[in-house]
Amino acid sequence: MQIGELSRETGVNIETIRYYERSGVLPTPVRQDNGRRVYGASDVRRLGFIRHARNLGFDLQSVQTLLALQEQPQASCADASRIAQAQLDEVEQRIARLQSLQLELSRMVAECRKGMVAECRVIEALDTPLS
Amino acid sequence: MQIGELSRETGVNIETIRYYERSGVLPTPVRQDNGRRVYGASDVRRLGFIRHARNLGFDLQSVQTLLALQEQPQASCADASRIAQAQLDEVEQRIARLQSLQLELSRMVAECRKGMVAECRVIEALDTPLS
DNA sequence: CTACAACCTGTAGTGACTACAGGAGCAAGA
DNA sequence: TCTTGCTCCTGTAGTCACTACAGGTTGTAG
Repeated sequence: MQIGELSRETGVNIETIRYYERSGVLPTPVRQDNGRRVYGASDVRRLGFIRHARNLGFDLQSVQTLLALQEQPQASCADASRIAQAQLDEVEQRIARLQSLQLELSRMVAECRKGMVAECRVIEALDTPLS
Repeated sequence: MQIGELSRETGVNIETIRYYERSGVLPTPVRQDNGRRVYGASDVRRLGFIRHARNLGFDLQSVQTLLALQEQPQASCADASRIAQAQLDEVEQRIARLQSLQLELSRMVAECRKGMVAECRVIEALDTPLS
């Protein structure tokens, strides 16, 4: 399969696929005689993995670490778990902060609806540290 | 207060403060005779707000919108309400996305803890995208 | 033969920083 | 007074993870 089909199959931009190759997170593919890249099923899987990991907020460095772990199945899962846990901690922090902002914004909207001049406390909502 | 103190007070890099000024999210400050920037308490608050909003994943454009909301004179309450509602929608979407992410990450970590090394599911979890 | 899609390389732009070069101001100590 | 060292200044360039585009080649359908 050529790069266009891989792109359609995975939903990853062609330019992005070439970028992933350049930055080493995708292996350099075999080329046809005309120089075009040839991909297989394993590339679809790998690229799907990368896309999903990126959506979860892993940077390409972490993705590469996870892929390396995958290729060494006997290696400990502690590394992968540690990376995931770090992401999880950050995600939970973000959720908490967003919920306090959500509260403040909905309060403002509600006050505005009532025709009152809301004294805006958006800044305070974000300024006061969590918990 | 000079830029260094503002930086220490808010935890925002000096270079980043100047960048915020360049990109219009911080007002151009008064200068001393020697050309150095002078800041006050309002800048500390504003910069703290920017930092938190950025941590929440708002881009500088949205931060500027939120700040405009804050500075909105009582006049256009309907307008302010509309902006606040739009931000609220975005915040709620963001929370939902983060929560599904949180679920998956915590499942990954939990399975990794329970399972044996050979059966680590972290990578498999990333391989199968969310429905 | 022509049109056009799909591919190629290489470079440059984006957003939000971050680092660094090269210079100036200023306060304290020798 | 001179020097050291810190903070500040401007301006440019680098980073990450793309994304866009220019300018060229290849393949295929009409």
